[in-house]
Amino acid sequence: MATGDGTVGKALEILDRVAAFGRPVRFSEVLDDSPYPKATLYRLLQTLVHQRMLTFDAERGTYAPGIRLVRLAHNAWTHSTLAPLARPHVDALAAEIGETVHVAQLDHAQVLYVDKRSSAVPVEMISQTGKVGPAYCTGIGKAMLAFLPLDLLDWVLSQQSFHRFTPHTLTSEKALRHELDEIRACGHAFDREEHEPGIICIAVPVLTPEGRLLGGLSVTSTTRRRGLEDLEPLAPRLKSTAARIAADAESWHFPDQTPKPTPGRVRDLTETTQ
Amino acid sequence: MATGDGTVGKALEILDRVAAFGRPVRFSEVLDDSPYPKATLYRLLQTLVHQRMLTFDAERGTYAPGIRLVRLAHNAWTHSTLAPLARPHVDALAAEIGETVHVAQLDHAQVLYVDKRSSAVPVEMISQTGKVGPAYCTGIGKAMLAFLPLDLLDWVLSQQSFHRFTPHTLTSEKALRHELDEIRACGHAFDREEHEPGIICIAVPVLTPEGRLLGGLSVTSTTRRRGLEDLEPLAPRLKSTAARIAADAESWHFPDQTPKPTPGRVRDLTETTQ
DNA sequence: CTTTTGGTTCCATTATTCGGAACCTGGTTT
DNA sequence: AAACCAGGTTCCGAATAATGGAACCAAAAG
Repeated sequence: MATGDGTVGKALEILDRVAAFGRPVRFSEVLDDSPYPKATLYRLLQTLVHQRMLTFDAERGTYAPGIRLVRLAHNAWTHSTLAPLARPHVDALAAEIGETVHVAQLDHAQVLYVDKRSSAVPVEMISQTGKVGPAYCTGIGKAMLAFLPLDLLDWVLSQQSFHRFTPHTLTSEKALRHELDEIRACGHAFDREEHEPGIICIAVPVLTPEGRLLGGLSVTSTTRRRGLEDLEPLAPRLKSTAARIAADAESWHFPDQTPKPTPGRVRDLTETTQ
Repeated sequence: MATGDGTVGKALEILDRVAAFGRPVRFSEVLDDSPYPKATLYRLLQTLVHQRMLTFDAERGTYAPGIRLVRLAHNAWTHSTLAPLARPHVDALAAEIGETVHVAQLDHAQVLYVDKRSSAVPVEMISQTGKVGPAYCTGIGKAMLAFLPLDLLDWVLSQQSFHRFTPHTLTSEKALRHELDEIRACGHAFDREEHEPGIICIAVPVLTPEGRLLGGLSVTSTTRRRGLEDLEPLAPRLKSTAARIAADAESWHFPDQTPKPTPGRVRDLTETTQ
């Protein structure tokens, strides 16, 4: 039940919970959602606000994630993310194939998108970067899961909600494991409208030469524009891009980002962060 | 000397310090830079790593800001920032005048850029977003300072380093206050190559109808392309954009982001975050 | 082989956090 | 108008977690 890590852990857990709402929340809402008694929660929130990790709207009495996070994230993104390294390669790829390319990493058993490049459409989608999504039903998620060390895979799979988003969603660990075997064999994964109807993608993992998982790369399209058979031929191009990224990462020595088991459940289902 | 807020405050202070390095750092480097004894710092870092607020590269023994921040920042950016609201207006402005437009807010006495649109280049996300810069020597910083409530201004000014970046940098509080008076009078501010040689800009504050400061807006150019006299005519257009943003913010009721005095010095000078 | 440097662990002391309960609002009901 | 709530906020002794000096360890340097 406890997050561990004493006070800091608790405070950050609250921060996560507030963020998970995806909108400003009242004290009592957080209270209902948290294991702490009134007084304790109150103090924790006060601290977070005072630290500018949360902002408090006095007139409405609501809490929202704070501006200090934006500043910190800038550093995190540039130094602990595949994105800046991958960008030149991803740009080239996006330009060449004219579809949207995503770069993601695993974070706490979920897919965390760290960059997005669409060549054609002049992008309006608000900062996709930082969004999280489920691992078990996205192409990029499955591509990464397939190449996770087995002990970690066990943990990560235990954290999946297997919520049925579409008729094609794989909703059992067994089915997923079976597909992961196939992905491992051929080296790329598909999203067959498993997360959103009409949205398909092909994805590959980014692996070091020794096989350590760094992240993933995906090309997304719609069933209106293309079919899976149009995406499959892109596999080699994706793989070469991934290899190039991995090579760069190797030389720049990229820190180990493999998720580590933590007590405490992962957020859950619908929470594709708004 | 103390940051206040007990353990959480200390942990976050460490997080800031690590981030401020702008590169992966060794334990001992953080130790030199921090007021805590070895054992304490060690535990603090452990906690942060365990919480994924930092990542630890075991092979190099270095710490860097963690991936969890990227995820949290996404929420912060969408809900506690002017950026998403401002974007349509800023897009229009950028397209119209063909120069780079920045959106910023004040955070802890510094300028925090929350969005950037350059008409030419497609888009940047967190790469630019989240950067911080000095308030006393940027156009957008001065535009915001000028419209800060006086008691806050006192505090914010006391936090400025007044480092001389260029020959044009205002390096005294008195000189700055004088210029702020002028800015307050005419409603817009210039950056006369005060932060970077060759870079000029015109900026305006984003104010609610009642005069509460929400953020700032700036158009940047280079002395090669334009002179200040070319920028001045843009002032009305900038002001109308700012007004429109403020109107939207009002109806969506934007939380109060005015910086609040905190014990503890602001980072310092050169740290325009890499 | 000895010393130094950089990092990790121990553990009794000390300072913080905890949380039940009391206490404020301001708004509703009887 | 008195009684009653439903959020919030504050108190304070008890419970717990953080503290940091010192010892320890490993690897590099002398």
